[in-house]
Amino acid sequence: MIHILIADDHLLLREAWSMILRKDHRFMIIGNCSNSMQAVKLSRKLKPDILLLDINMSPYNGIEAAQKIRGISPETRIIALTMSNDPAYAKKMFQLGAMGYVTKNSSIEEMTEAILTVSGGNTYVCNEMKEILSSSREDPRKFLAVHLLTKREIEVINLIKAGQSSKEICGELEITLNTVETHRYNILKKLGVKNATSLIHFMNDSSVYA
Amino acid sequence: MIHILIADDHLLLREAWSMILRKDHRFMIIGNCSNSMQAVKLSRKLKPDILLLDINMSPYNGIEAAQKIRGISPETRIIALTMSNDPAYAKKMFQLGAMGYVTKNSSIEEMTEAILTVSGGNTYVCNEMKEILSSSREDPRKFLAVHLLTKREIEVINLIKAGQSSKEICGELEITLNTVETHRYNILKKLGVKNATSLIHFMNDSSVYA
DNA sequence: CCCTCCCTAAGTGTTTTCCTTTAGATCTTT
DNA sequence: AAAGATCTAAAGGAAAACACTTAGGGAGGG
Repeated sequence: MIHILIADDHLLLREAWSMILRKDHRFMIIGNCSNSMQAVKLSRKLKPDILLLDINMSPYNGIEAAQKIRGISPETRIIALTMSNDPAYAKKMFQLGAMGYVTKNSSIEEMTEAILTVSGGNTYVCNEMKEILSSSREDPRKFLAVHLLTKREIEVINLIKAGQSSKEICGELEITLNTVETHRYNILKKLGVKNATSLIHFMNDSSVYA
Repeated sequence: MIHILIADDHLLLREAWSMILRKDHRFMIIGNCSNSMQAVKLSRKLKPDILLLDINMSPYNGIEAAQKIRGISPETRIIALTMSNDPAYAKKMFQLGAMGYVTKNSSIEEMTEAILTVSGGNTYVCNEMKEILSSSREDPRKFLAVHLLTKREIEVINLIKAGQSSKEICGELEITLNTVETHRYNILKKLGVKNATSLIHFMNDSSVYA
């Protein structure tokens, strides 16, 4: 059972999503609120699995709220819910620790998939945003990966791809074995994959780092 | 009895192969056609085991036809039949799901072997192409090593590719963990790669088992 | 019938990866 | 200057992968 908290300043949307998601027995709506201050407070108190967070809220906006909640309740996975289809906005949200991005005119199916994907530890971008990204000649995977991964991490990935072990990689990059393993751990966490094998499979689909 | 469909725009070649292959009691020619549209149509209708597909056909070429047929009749194994000895072409065909590649001046023995190999679930590259591959910058290992793998090993590879651990694989295939590890060990040995990561990378370059 | 290949399996030891937390140094951006 | 991100590093335990060897049973071909 996935515990969900909804934060949106539009009563109508709040009620709508609440009603829709309640019908799915996998989900449990444990609360909803209309402003970001409440969102932070309720996240601290209820520790939801998923927070559907509207970015365009008052008094301080969803971006700041997301930051705070990341600190207060790290186990809560945030899905950004927004009117905006600006890629830069999405980028910011991912940088601040959101795991999903769903525009407001997404379908129920998409929202369901988003919640399941994100609560499974993976990232999700709705189709509308994907289209925007692809029409701006950007691969959504690349987009995600690029903004989640650091330069060093990409270097490490490329060496893993070449079949090198951590020991070999640390020689190559002239850092310690411990550091390489830290990088590996962070990479798997960020991309929500379970091991190096699935990482390579994932990266191969978007041949961005060749 | 292996059911074969021939698609080639040259009447002479079509008749020649048809006559030759008919003499082998293991084969049954269930149809032949002269263009790619018919090839698609007949594949859907007849569901041949083997489709000998000429790449240089009209109206759309064999590459497109191969793609369509992969979707329409997945159980049909495609052997690309071509004048071209361009490695890139062969690579493309394998990527699109062809299981065999035979140039037009191959011997009867080669064609027979190709059909038997491919219908056994393995990939086949004719000698002429093999030579071209080894003299070009392409890695012949990929094409040659392919023949070393058994059906079971390929199954295991596909599960590894999906990111599954040996424990998960043994559940899936209903064999013991020890057996899975034996398969893994044999796969790495045969292909001369050092770990699962490089295996996946290796396999992805020549996506023969998709 | 014999031989070979494949699939199955076990056993044991070593290496590698994965998990997770914590933390100092540096670089960048505001 | 403050804040945040990145790179670096360590520790220690659990899980998985890798490196072999050996071996029985079944299927298929010579």
